[in-house]
Amino acid sequence: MELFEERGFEDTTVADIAAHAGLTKRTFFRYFGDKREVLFSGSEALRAKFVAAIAAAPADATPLEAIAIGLDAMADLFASIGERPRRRQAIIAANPDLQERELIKMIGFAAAGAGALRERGVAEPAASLAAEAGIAVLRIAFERWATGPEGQDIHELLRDSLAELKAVAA
Amino acid sequence: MELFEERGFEDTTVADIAAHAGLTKRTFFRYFGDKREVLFSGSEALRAKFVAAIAAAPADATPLEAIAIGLDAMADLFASIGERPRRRQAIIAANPDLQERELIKMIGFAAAGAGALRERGVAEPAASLAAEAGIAVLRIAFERWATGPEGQDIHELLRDSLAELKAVAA
DNA sequence: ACCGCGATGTCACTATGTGTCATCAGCTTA
DNA sequence: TAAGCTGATGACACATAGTGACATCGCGGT
Repeated sequence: MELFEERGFEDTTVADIAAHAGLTKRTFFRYFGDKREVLFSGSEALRAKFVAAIAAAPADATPLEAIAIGLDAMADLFASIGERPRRRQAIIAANPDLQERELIKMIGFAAAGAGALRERGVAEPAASLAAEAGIAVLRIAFERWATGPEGQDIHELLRDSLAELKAVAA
Repeated sequence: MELFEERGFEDTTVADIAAHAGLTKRTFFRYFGDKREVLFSGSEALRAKFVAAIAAAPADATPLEAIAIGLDAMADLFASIGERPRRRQAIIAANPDLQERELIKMIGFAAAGAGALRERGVAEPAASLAAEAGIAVLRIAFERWATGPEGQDIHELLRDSLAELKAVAA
């Protein structure tokens, strides 16, 4: 992240990163499948949190309510790691390749969420739609959080976005 | 598409494609920004259709109704070009890089749709949420259409997906 | 015959990503 | 202690994507 912030993602080569860490290009690629991955290795934990929270939602929660609970759990994780997400987001915002990767991540979340809903007995395509709509809510809330004034409560943004979605779909 | 179907996307080099067309690698990259783009050059027309249909929707249509009208317009274009989309879809399904590109395209559609809604006076974040939810509907309907039995009516799949979204969000 | 211009080719180059083999450090076991 | 094993790393070669710079060609206009 230091190098990316200093020179930008494109102008930082993998060899640079590796050297900075006292390693070799080859070793870098043994840990990260590609250059972008170095910024996304934590997303597995997020997904796990998401899925676990959905699974643990009250039995009488509707699909969208379960997703909302999952989103809140993810937001907790965001908030707990302080400034990192905002720095990371700024780097991603400056590079199309990283934005692509970010989308992949989001869709991965949606797929995982849909799976978790199916575990709860939600049928397709309701499970996928609830999950994808939920991820849309997350994307919009997170974007506002990352680009807006500091100190905003991401849970509140999530609640607002979700309410807006319901209003729009009604 | 011939080469991709024959050997797969990864194992077809740009030089192969160019030679097949009687051209040079360099010339290929003058027409397409990257290798994937050769499968996505038509999406600009789709987006234009989408946006135009939203703009032309009745003035009293709700945001989601306007989006639905736009999706139907896109579906018309799909249906009108016969088997191409299904072949294309099979190629994309076999390659992660192309799936990424497909997601970018979809998000681009969502952004364009949100813009068209704003033109109609819809405020944020309602515009973005309606558009993203609509694109989720499209993704699910299209996936069913592309992988399901031949001859299904994509408009009907779209209607069903949309109804499901409304039910889920209610 | 000449000019200008757009499209293409040629060449050189950088960076990503991968396969293969060598090396090294630490651990186990005789 | 020495030998051997193992996992992590380095060294090297290589294929391919993508780009910049310049040469060339064909063609319509003058």
